[in-house]
Parts: sequence; structure tokens; C-alpha cells
Amino acid sequence: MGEYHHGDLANALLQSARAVLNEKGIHGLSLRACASHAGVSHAAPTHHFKSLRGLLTELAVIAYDEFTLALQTRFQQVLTEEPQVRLQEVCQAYVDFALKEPKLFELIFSSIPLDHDNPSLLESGAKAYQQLTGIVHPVFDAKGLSEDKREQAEALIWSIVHGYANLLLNEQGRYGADCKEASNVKLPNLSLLGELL
Amino acid sequence: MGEYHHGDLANALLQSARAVLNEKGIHGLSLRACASHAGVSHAAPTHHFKSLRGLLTELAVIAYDEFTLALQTRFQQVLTEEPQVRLQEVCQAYVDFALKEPKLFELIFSSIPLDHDNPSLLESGAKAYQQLTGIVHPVFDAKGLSEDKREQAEALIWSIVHGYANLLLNEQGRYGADCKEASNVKLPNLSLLGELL
DNA sequence: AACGTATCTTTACACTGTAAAGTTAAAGGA
DNA sequence: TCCTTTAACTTTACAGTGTAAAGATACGTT
Repeated sequence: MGEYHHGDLANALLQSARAVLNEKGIHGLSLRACASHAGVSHAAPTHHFKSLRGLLTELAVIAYDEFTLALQTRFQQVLTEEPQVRLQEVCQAYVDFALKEPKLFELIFSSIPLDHDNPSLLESGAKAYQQLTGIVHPVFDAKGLSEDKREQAEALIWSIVHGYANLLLNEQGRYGADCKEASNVKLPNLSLLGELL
Repeated sequence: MGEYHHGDLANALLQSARAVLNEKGIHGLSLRACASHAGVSHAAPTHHFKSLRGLLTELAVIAYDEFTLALQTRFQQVLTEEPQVRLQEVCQAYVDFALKEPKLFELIFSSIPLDHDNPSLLESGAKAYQQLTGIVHPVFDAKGLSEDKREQAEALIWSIVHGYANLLLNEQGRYGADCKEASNVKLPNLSLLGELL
């Protein structure tokens, strides 16, 4: 806890990593760039995170936590207790997070190699998942579905949101970041599909 | 067209790239590994593809074409002309392709840097998109929707499929490739949402 | 005060993409 | 046939990367 040369380099490096990530993108991020950004030697990170993958994993934990918090906060801000309205609102929060923190979102939900057996990551990931299921459950609970059908329905719901966010980020990555005036995109009302399918 | 040392190195390299991609994954693929796999010097690819990005871009073109073909083929195999049934079937083909060629799917739909202004890529990408819209359109055509609503509905449909495929690949990448007995996953019937939302 | 240890730096190495120059083979014209 | 030009590679070289190992330094503890 004492102050060495730097004080709390681990967190400083995570912050640097986040900065570099947002500036250069995931594929432009390098361990040495993070170190340089934090003002330390290029081998310093190795001591705090075993490897680049280790650093990215810890950053993913932060991402998961912020993600969960964003959903939770939005959920609590909804005035109604109508499950359907709450779901729609949290789905919108899901999309909003993806647009507000595209790189962190990508870090979590892409194939970038992380330590997927890291306890912190597992815990934060589980919490996020738990948060999600806790929100969809009430929507289908009262409808008297079989376990099977309910799981299918939940999978479809999250597929919509996740796919929507992903496709948005794809467009954004390819045709410029402001093609949709970022973080102001409205997810269509899910009930629209109810009328049509 | 004449035979030099190799004959058609460009295609050989693409094939090698595909092999390496499927074996080592996208983040394990290297230009030098492709060259070595094709039995040529490490700098040979540069002459045919400007860079690694160039090679991946050409491989993405192949991926797009196979993707489009897969959807098209499935579409034509459907016996009914019922738009809704056809849609479900093509959506299943979408998911099947993602599971059968996860690396190619990832190559296309992830943030891996490609030459997104490459004419071949633009064309193949456009054809894929055209194939997709051509299939959803009939589903909503007869329903007398506003232009706006129809676009929203289409976006939601593709979000479902795309998100479903992505989430599947995520699971697969993390918890082993055979956690769902690959390429045998049934996309829930979309009409399920119609009953519930 | 002195030792041990955590924290960082220096050095080193294998690997990467890519540029540049050298080499070889095919092609085309006199 | 010979010569030139050009395409298809190889060789060499260099900057950048992750990471391991050893050296230096300041802190905490006894």
C-alpha cells in the first residue's frame, strides 16, 4: 500500500490501457504502449499482470462491472414495474453501453483471447449474466411456459439486443463513428415483432 | 498465367491462410506461417497481397461468397413459398454457417481490420446483404407497414440471427468447441416471440 | 542498522510485418 | 538467337512486439 516509485502502478496501467484502447483500438493496443503511457519501463507491466492477456483480462473485469452497473442503474430508474417496459429499457441500456464504450464492449464480447478461467473475470461475467436473466425472467414468468420454451425465448431476446449492438458497432467501425450520431440510437420496440411474427 | 516456381501462389496462399486460420485461430494466424505452410519464403505473400490485411481481406471475400451461397442454396431448397417459413430456414442457414465456419464468420463480422474499401470485398459484402434483404422483404411486404416500421422490423430480425450466432460462438470459444455438438443447433422458431411480445 | 522482498529497469531473444535489394525465370521483340 | 524487360520470388534488413532473466532500488520488518 506504500508509495514506491509510482504508488499504484497496477491501476495506473489499467487506466493507461483503457486510454490506449480507446485511442488506438484493440488491435493497436500494445503492452509497451501502455507502459509508455503510464511513464514506466516497457517490462513493468509483466510484474503486475503476467502477460498482455492478463492485463486485458483485468480490463475486461472493469468492463463487465461497468456494464452490469449500467444495466442495474437503468433498471432502477424505470418508474413502472411492468416487466415488459423494464425489459425494453434495460435492452436500450445494453445498446447504449455498447455505443458509449465500444472498445470495452468489444473487449468483452469478441474473440480476443482472455484468461477465461480467471476468478475475477468469471465472477464479474456471472454477475452480468445474472443481472440479465433477472430482468427477462419476470417477463415470461406469468405466461405459463415450459422451461424449454422460456429458455428459448430468453435466448432470442438477448440475441436481439446483442446482435443489434454488434451490427451497430460494425457499421460504426466501417463507415465512421458518427454515422448515427453516436449513443443516440433507439432500439426498436420489441413488441413490434409481437405484432408481426 | 504461365507456370513459374509455383503456378498459382496467390490461391495457394489463401488456402494456406484458411488452414492456418482454422488451426491456430485468427489471433494465431501470421503472414509468415501462411508462407511457410505454402512452402515459400516469408516475404512472398507481400507481392500478391500488399500486406497481411490484404490477405485477410481476400480471404474475407471468399468467406462472404461462401456465406451468400449457403443462404441462397438453403433458400432454394425450401419447398414452401411461405415467406415466414423461408425466413426461418434461411436464418437457420445463417447460424449453421457460423457454426460450420466459425473462423470465417468471425473474420467477416468482427473488428479485425480489413480493407473495407476493397472493391471485391464491397461487392461480395453487398451481395450478401442483398441476399438477406431479399428474403426478409416478402415477410413484411404484405403487412402494409410504413417504410420506417419495416426497416425496424428487418433490423430486429437480423439482430436476432446475428446475435444468436455470435453468442453461440462465444460460448463455444470459451467452454470447448463441442459443448453443443457443433453445427446441430436449432435456432428457436421466431414465431415464438410473436406469441409472447 | 541490516536484511529480505516487492517493485521497477535493463538487457536479451524470438517472433512479427514489411520495405528494399538481389536473383531467377518467363515473355517479347530485334 | 540474343537481348531486354518484367514478373515472381528469395535474401537481407529493420522496427516493433511479448516475455523471460538478471540487475538495481527503495520499502517494510525485524
